[in-house]
Amino acid sequence: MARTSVAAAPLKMVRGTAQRLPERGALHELARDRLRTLIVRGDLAPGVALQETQLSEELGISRTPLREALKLLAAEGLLELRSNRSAQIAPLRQNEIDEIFEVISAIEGIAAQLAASRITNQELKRLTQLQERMETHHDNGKLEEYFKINQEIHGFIVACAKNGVLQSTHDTLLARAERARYFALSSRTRWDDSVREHRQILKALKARDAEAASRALTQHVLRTGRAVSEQLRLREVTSP
Amino acid sequence: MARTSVAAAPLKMVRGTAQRLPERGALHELARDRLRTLIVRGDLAPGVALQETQLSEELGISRTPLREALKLLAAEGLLELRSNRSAQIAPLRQNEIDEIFEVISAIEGIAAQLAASRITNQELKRLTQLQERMETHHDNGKLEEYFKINQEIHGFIVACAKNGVLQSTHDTLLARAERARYFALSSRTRWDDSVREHRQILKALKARDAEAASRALTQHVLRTGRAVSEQLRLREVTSP
DNA sequence: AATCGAATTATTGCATGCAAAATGCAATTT
DNA sequence: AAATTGCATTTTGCATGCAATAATTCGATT
Repeated sequence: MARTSVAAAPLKMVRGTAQRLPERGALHELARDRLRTLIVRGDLAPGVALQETQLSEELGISRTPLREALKLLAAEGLLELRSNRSAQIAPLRQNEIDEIFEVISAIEGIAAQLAASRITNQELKRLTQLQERMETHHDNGKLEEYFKINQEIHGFIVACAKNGVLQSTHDTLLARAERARYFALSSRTRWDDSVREHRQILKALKARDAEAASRALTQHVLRTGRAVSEQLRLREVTSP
Repeated sequence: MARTSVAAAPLKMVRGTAQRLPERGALHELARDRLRTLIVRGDLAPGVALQETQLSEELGISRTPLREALKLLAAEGLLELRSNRSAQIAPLRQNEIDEIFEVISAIEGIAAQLAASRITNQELKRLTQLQERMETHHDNGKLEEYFKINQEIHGFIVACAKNGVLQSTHDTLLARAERARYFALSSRTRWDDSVREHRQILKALKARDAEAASRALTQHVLRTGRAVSEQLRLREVTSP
C-alpha cells in the first residue's frame, strides 16, 4: 500500500535540524487540526486505516498526543475507532450524510431566524459584499473560489445569530458535510439554483423577515443535501 | 479542601483484592461516562479543579486514559482545559445556558417535525403511556420521577425522528442543559405549565401535524430554558 | 506588616515501556 | 483446493518515567 504522507512538516521541532518553525500549541490539538483538514479534503480517504506508530512518526510526535487527537476526531464523527484495531477514516454512508444535512438545515434555519433580528447593518453590508463576490465567481465559472465564499456565507449567517453553541455545533457538522461535498461536487444546474437561493436568503435577511429567511435557508440546505446525496449514490453505483 | 470522592468503585480490577467486578470496556470511556454523570448531577460542582494524579487514583486507572476522557468531556463542553493547569468543571454561565436552550429548542423542533411523519403507531402508544405516567407523578408531587420521565419523553420524541446525528447532537447538548437544571430546579407553576405543554405536543404528534408539533415543542423548550435561566439569575444574585 | 522574589514542590505534557490482543503466515487437516 | 490450527509478528491499550511549567513556600527587604 502507498505510504499516505500526512505531514507537510512535522508538528514539533526536532533538535539540531534547521527547518520551518513548528506550529505552537498543544500537540494533540495540532494533530487533530491537521488530521481534520486532511480528512475533510479527502486526502485521507474513507476507509483508510491509521496506524498509530506510523502516523505519530509522520507527524513527528509520540503516540500519546496522537491518540488523544484520534479520540477527539472520532467524537466529531470523522473517524471510527475499533477496539484493539487501527482507527479508520469514517466511510461516507449515504444515510448518514442525509441525516447530517437534515440537521444542518435545521441549525441554519434557526440561525437565519435569529440572525434576522440580531444582524447588524454592518454585517448585512458584509453579507451583500460576499454575495456579490460569489456571483462574480459563479459567472466566471470559478468553482473553487465560489465554493469557498459559499461556505463563508453560510458560516457568517450562523455567526450573525450570535449564539456560540449554535456556531460550534454547526462547525462540527459542517466538517462532516463538507467532506461529502469534496467527493460529490454538485452539478452545474444545482450551482445556478444555489446562487438564486442565496439571493432570496439575503433579501429576507435585509427585510429582517425571520420566517422567510429561515424557510429559505432551510430549504436551500436541504436541496444541497439532496444534490450531494444524489451524487454520492451515483458514485456508489458507478465507481467502486 | 474536602476530598471529592469520585469513585464508588474503581473502574479496574486490582490484583488480589476481592471486590465488585470492574465494568468492562475501554478505560477512557468508562472514565468519561462516570465523570459525565458526576458533572451533570452536580456532584462535581462548577469551578472544581480536577487533578490528574489524584483523580486517576480515585478511579483506579492511570493518567493516560483519564487524560483522554478529560479531553472528550472538554469537547462536550462539560469541562474546561487550561494549558499546564488542572482541568476545571465548566462554570454555569447564564449566557451559555441561554444559548444551549436556544439550540436544543431548534433541535427538538425539527425532531418533532420529522417525528410527526415518521413516528409509528406503536411509538405513539408508548408516548401516550409515558405522558400518563408523567401526569401521575406530577399529580402526586413526585418531582424526581416526574423529571426522569420528562427527560425520557424528550429523548423519545427525538428518537422518533429517526435521525442518529440529530439524536447524538441532542444528547450532547442535553447533558449540558441538564446540569443547569439540577442547579435551578424549576418552579412549581412552570411545572404545571410544562405538563400542559406536553399534552399539546402529544396531541399534535397523534394528529401527525408536523407544524403544530414542531412549534409546540420549540416553545416548550424555550420556556423551560427561560425558567432555568431565571432561576440561575436568582441564584447568582442571592447565594454566591 | 506587607511585598517581592528565589528556591522548592507539585502538576502537567509528552515520550517510552510493556503486556494483551489481533493479524499474518505457514504447516496441517479435511 | 479450501479450511483450520498454531506460532511469530505487529499493533493497540495502559502504565510509568521524565522534562518543562506552574504553584507554593519562605525568607529578605522595604
